Parts: sequence; structure tokens; C-alpha cells
Amino acid sequence: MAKTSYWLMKSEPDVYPFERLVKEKKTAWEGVRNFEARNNLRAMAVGDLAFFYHSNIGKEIVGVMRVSKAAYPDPSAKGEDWSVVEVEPVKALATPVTLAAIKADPALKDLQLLRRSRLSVVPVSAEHWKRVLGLAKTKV
DNA sequence: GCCAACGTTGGC
DNA sequence: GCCAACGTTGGC
Repeated sequence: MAKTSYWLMKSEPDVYPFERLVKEKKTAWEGVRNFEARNNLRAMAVGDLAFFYHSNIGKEIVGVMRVSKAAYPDPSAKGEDWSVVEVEPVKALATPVTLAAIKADPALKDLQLLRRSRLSVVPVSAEHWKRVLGLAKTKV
């Protein structure tokens, strides 16, 4: 069993909020049109965990999800070289972790969310993962 | 609604 | 292969 990797994926809540993922039980993470984000998707393995971040509205990490199917061609981009993964909800955070809270925490200053703010799929280190869960008062 | 950051595209 | 122009993302 390979070591679990951690990620953070962004969605605008008026396009696809975490609550909808909870309701639908799983979704294909479509629409990534950035090479680096795509490569991150392709690096994911089944069982990897990811934070669900609401961009623009909310600007906070609201939940945790699990990769349930590894990368395969994006059905919304036929004939083009894009990928999606399938994810399923794990749980909502007891306390959402806001962007402001992340910025205010020196331990999280190197979080890729801050350093690469425009990238929609970024890796998260195990240390940062634990730290964010601590702030969220949530166990996974 | 504005603007900064930055990835992508296309001309040379 | 460089670089300017352009488009998109996302915070404020």
C-alpha cells in the first residue's frame, strides 16, 4: 500500500459546492485546464485525501474528500489531453478554515494554496495537512 | 468591479 | 526560442 498523499482542490461554491458532493456521493473533478493542475491530478492515487476549498465565495477549506478513482480522460474535453479524477466526500470540517486563518498561521505560510494561489489543484504536505485539520478541529 | 499574478499563445 | 499580448483566476 502506497503512502497516502494529500491535496487541495478548489471549486467556486456557486459552481460546485462541497454540499453537492456530499449529496451526490461522488463526482468526476472536471474542467481542469491547466497543465500543472492536470499533472497533479495524474499524480493522485486511489485513497489519497484532499481538502475541498471554496474559492471566491467563502474562501475557506470546508471539507475533506477521498480519491476514489485515479486519473482518466476528461469526458468534458473529448479529443484533448485533459484528465479528471473521481472523488467522494469524507466529511465536512467541524470548523471551516478560512484563507485569513491560513494566512495568519506562520506554520502554514508555505502552503501551496498561498504560494500558488491561481493553481486549482495543489499538493499539501503531511505536516500542513495535520495542521489544517487541527485548526478545523476535525479528525479524519 | 478592479487589479495583480501568472499561464498560454503567437509573432518574429 | 524569446517575449509581448492576451485571457483567466481569485483576492480584495
